[in-house]
Amino acid sequence: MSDDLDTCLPHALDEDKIRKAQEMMPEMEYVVSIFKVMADETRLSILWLLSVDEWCVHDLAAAVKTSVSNTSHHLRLLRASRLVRSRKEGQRVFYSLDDEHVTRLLDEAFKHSKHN
Amino acid sequence: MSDDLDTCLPHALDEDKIRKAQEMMPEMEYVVSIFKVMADETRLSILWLLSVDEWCVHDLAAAVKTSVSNTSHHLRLLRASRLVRSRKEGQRVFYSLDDEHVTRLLDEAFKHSKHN
DNA sequence: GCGATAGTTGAACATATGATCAATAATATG
DNA sequence: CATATTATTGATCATATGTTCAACTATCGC
Repeated sequence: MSDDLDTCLPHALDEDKIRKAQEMMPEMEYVVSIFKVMADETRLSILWLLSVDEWCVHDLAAAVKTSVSNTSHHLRLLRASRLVRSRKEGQRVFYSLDDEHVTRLLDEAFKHSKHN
Repeated sequence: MSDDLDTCLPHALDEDKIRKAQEMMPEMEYVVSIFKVMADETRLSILWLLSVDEWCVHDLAAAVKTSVSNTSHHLRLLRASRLVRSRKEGQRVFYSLDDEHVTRLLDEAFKHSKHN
């Protein structure tokens, strides 16, 4: 109501806007953790490959051009985030996607990339 | 054709599968950079806030509970990635989203998060 | 059981990243 | 012009992250 307040105070924070926004704001933690997992070229490549087919670690490593050890480290992270699952067959371990949502996220992201 | 090859060689890489996959594999660099930008709680909060409204740095900092300086650093990154744009009005700088795709990515990600 | 292959793990290292602080620029007000 | 407010920038620091290497486990064929 009073313009005086506006002129004598340092341009006040928009307390109302801030409070309302904070009330609406969703939990970020989980989504951040998913983005962190996807924010690496090796892991993103792995996820893309797994979105097409099932892969053993050996072939996966060759396809993304890194060592088996490094691939395994990344797969561990992906498993911990429940984005992939593994299945043992003889000496080999086969990995596949374990989250329907990931494919949608990948699609959305790469669709996005085509426009840039 | 020859099974002998299979038994005397170390289980060979599936060269065909690997080559085909590599040919199909999209450029990861850009998408990785977008995920990197979104893989931080402060920046993700900022993006979420901007997806709803336009904000000045001052209010934005209060809303995400960090310093103006830190907020500004993050906004610089977001600007460099062309995800947000700024508009100066007097002493203030107002930020808003500059990429239609980001909203879709955010939606997809938070939709995802509800199921986990 | 032995040797070879597939995969996992932990340690070590270099680099990347995010927060803070102090200094600076730009704009508005008196 | 002096002062206050808003925002940006650069330096510094602690921590997080990705890769490599060597050691280890598990499984297969002989």
